Amino acid sequence: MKPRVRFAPSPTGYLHIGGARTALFNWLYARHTGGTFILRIEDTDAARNSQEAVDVILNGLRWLGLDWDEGPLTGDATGASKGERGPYFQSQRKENYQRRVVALLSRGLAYEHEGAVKFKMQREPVTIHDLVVGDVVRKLTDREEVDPDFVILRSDGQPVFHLVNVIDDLEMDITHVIRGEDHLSNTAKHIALFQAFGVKPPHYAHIPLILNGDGSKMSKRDKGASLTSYLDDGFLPEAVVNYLCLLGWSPKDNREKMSLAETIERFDLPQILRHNARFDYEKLLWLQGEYARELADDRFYELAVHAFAKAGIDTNKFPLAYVKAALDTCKGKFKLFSELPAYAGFYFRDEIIYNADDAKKVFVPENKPRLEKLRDAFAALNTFDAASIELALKETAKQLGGKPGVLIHPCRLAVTGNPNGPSLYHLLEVLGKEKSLARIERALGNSQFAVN
RNA sequence: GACCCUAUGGUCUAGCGGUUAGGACACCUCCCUUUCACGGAGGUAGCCCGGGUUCGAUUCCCGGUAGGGUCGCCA
Repeated sequence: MKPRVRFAPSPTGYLHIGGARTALFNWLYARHTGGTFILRIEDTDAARNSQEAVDVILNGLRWLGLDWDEGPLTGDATGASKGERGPYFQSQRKENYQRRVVALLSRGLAYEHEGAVKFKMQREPVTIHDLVVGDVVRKLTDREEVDPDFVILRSDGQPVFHLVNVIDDLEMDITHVIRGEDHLSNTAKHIALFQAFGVKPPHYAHIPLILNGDGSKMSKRDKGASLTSYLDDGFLPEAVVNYLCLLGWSPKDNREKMSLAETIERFDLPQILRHNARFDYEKLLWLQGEYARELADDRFYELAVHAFAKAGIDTNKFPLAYVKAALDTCKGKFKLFSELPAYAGFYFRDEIIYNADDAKKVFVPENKPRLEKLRDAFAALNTFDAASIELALKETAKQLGGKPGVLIHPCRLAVTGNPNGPSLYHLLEVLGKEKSLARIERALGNSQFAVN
């Protein structure tokens, strides 16, 4: 039988990065084995659920490219789904739980206790054959020594997580439960429940947790805990996926950057690490840069235009050829798309604001005549392309008896407002002679030139 | 508190009963260069501690310590 795995998040309004990795590992295993990846929404806690919260999960998985073979098609619990084992929302499966509880009750494996129903937990240690961790013997804790039984149906009639999780896995024929290690201690309960229902439990693979950079537990409020934040910051999903693969799993041959197809080919449960991993934002950023540099042009333009729009810069007001030429000078020079508006906003804004410190350093009195001479040289140019601009600038520098740098830096700051950015010659070409000269002229009036 | 998992540079990791302990990110130096980024060449830095087993432990066993997890009428 082909593996059937599932990702079973509860809609809390956000998708934890660790949850995203759990989904990824399940998906990779299904794709590697030709199995089935199922998405099930654990929305038993009605008070906290909303369609929006489910949409966050669906959109997050879609952004990462993790398509599911069975599961909901929309965030509507009563809406359409695909797959034969639905419904895929626990809120729609209540009869199943009721029926199972009645069965347990009638067989004396569960009993009523103050209006709730408790499962008669076995008193002996339970051995978990974990595909990642190995055999784990789970003894009873001191609290469980006193009362090992646990509630499966609340007094208000609502079933509890342990119960529904097991019933759904059972009824959906889940063969491998790949989930966070935080569930390892709960697994004894789940195995006991499977046995009570007379079936063999699925295979378990508990994957290590993702911690903050400082080693503390990554919880909801920590920076970078929400998958959405990566989308908002302008990360590429392929970079996030690649990075997540490397947290807690290793291809064992020193490969870092890998295509998804290659990862699917090589991914398997035995290579999953046993220890928790800290989230290394810098390394993610490095991968992001790697992927950003080799983006196909069309996708690059689309993402760039979107990034500008988010920053309130409407690039559609400019000719398409101009926008593309401007973006071409930026490709490969920045990592996050959220950096782009600050990096290249000068192309789409006439108002240039100089950082006070930079202006103080570069707009010094001795640079004024230099910039004036450069302006004149540019003005005399018939063709204003990068090659001609470079030639004119270098010639002017030679006449002044200095290196090109003495002109490059004031010119760059004058025209872009930044001490760094795209290639100066190419940027001037894109900007055009008229705008370039106007900006130099305006910079010449900067008060810093008069100081000292 | 009890129970469970884990432990290789700052971080992610490879590795092994005998290795100059390998790679990547980050960091430092130099080169390239119009800035930044990229690229190239170097560099700093690691087997948690204590006992065993063994001719020999980073590697196997035990203990400790540290980190993480679980013990809900949350999921």
